[in-house]
Amino acid sequence: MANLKDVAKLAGVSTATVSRVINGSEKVSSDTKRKILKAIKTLDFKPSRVAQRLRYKDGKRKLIGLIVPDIQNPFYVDVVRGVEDVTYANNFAILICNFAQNAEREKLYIELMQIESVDGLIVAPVDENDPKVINLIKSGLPVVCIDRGITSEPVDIVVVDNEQGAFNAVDYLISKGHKRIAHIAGLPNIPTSIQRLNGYKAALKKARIKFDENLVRFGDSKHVSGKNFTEELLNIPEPPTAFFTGNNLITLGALETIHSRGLKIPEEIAIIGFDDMPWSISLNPPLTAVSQPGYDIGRSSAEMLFQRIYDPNRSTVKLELKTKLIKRNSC
Amino acid sequence: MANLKDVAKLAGVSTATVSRVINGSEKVSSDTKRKILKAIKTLDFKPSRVAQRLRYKDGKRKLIGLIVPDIQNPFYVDVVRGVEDVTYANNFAILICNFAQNAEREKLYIELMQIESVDGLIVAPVDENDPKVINLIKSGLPVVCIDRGITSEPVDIVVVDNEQGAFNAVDYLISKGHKRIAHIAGLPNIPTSIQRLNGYKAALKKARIKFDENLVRFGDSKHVSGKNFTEELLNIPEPPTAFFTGNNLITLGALETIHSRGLKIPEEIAIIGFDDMPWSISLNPPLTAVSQPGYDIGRSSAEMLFQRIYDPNRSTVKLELKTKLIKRNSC
DNA sequence: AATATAATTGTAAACGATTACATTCAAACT
DNA sequence: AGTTTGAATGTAATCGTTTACAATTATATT
Repeated sequence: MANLKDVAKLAGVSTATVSRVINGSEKVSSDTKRKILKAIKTLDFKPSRVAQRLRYKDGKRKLIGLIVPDIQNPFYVDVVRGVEDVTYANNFAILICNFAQNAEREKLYIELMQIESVDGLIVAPVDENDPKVINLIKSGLPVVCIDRGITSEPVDIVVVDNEQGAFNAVDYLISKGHKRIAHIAGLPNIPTSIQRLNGYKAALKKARIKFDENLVRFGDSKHVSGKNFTEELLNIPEPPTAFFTGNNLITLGALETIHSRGLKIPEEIAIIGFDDMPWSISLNPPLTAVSQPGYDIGRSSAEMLFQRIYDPNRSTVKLELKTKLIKRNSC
Repeated sequence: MANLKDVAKLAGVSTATVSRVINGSEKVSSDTKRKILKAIKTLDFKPSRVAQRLRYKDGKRKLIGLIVPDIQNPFYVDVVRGVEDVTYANNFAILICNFAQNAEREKLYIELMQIESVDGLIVAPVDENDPKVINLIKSGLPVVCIDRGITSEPVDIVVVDNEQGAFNAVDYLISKGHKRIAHIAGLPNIPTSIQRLNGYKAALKKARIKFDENLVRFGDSKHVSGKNFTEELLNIPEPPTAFFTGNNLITLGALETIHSRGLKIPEEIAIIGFDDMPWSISLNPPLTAVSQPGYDIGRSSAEMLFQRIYDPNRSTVKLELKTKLIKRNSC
């Protein structure tokens, strides 16, 4: 690829002048400008982002990072898409890293972000005192957390109202006459699981249904735990008539067990899942689900990040987005 | 972040010496080595990838690009994961770009790859004479194409045997006694659609079933065309008893129509989809599907790319992976 | 016409690493 | 002791940009 020097030579000027017309900044006579533009076109010159990044300071390197826990989860795909659209509009590139719930990888990826000199980072931390993320924030790098925050440091954060979302789901099940409602939660050490559990409890309390801990299981947010715990719960004496599942993979696992037992939904068993999916409507029956605004989370967090990049001293904000209960036919 | 100079100063040596111990290359006395390592640790120094990338030539910049047509399609997510694992093992970073089937975006992303100085690129071209991709290959950048190749240029390529996959699916339907089998294909101008159609035709031919073009529709690989064409096909005189759908989104659309009509699968209507999905087993009934090895495509293409990076003159290869018919209960 | 001012352009030093080449210095040889 | 050798280290150019500052040229002012 042609570089600045080539262009300068062809146009018969210095590299400084070429740089000036590229950046449209200073005054260049229209005559030389024309010559230079022509040379740029002839050589198909495009300035190297790498060289620019080395030279530029914070906020002008045109690169942000995005670290997600699980790219196979369609929720995070939506997040990625939201971030992508904003980033694209700002003419930045994104370094996307998927640590696949692996803490070691997350650590390496965070280091990667630093050595790649990103202008800022959007991250869903492994937990609320993720030391790597804390260091990053302390180092002054603009950071936006999604899904969960960092307790010890002030940081911009975008979350959803998990408790409200769970409350609405369970409340709806109760309104349909269910009294024994099982809940398969995600990992107990991540805040979203707890918040959803709290919403579940709150809805029961409102309806004066006694909380029964036999109806609750903590899974690992994977398909297999949905499958197995559903099996388990259907086998207890006085089994539940409805399930509230804590994330989309758990929901799929639960459905698998329900179908394999030949139980009719919603007649024999009802189910509402946390997380809507693009194909929820294609399930049989179409699934009633708590929809998290993944795309909006991505978009908002990216917008927030750019605001912080351009104004590093603004005070930190927390944005809480609402979930939406998509009523279909599974309860 | 601390830089080489800081380390050199703290250790009381020149930057060259520090660089030497980082790269483990030349002889450095064990005494100074110790001093330097200590300084590196004290300052938590990590060499800037950006500076290294500027200095290094092809193949040592530790960055590859990956351009996918649609990150919302779980097939490409699998590809991403495969690429990611290989890339991670090689201590490279990936620049992932999702052009969302938008040719303008694809063009800009390809430019981005160049100005970011990637060592190589994995791309699913929009079509077989994608001029941007052709230019890239001509420029000498290591490129691996997935899903579809480039006709005019020799290039490494990883594809699946679409024709065989389609053949097996339709052959299986025929073995179940179906004679009127509909096919909803993807966009007619992309090679994979044609290959799958050919497989469909070949299976009919083998069974001496006359090809009936009334049973074939070309969609746009989206949910809605699956939905509408299924509706349409179920309304023709002598409607099909089975569907072979050309990709996962079309399959979901088809299922939606089938369920909304209350038709029993597989008793009243059978269906096999091209592309398996992680949740296919959770569908009701669990879906019989042609599984493309997305993860393997990603892994193989990344391995192929690294081989080309390390040996740019090797002759180009084409790797054709086989699909697998996952028999479940939808036919 | 001589000078002040402004507009244009160029020079060279950054950014943070790597590395060819030069230098230093001690050990080994004659 | 003087020379050769080789190991350890340093100097400075380089990668491709941007930009403070200097230098040049053109224009305006008296």
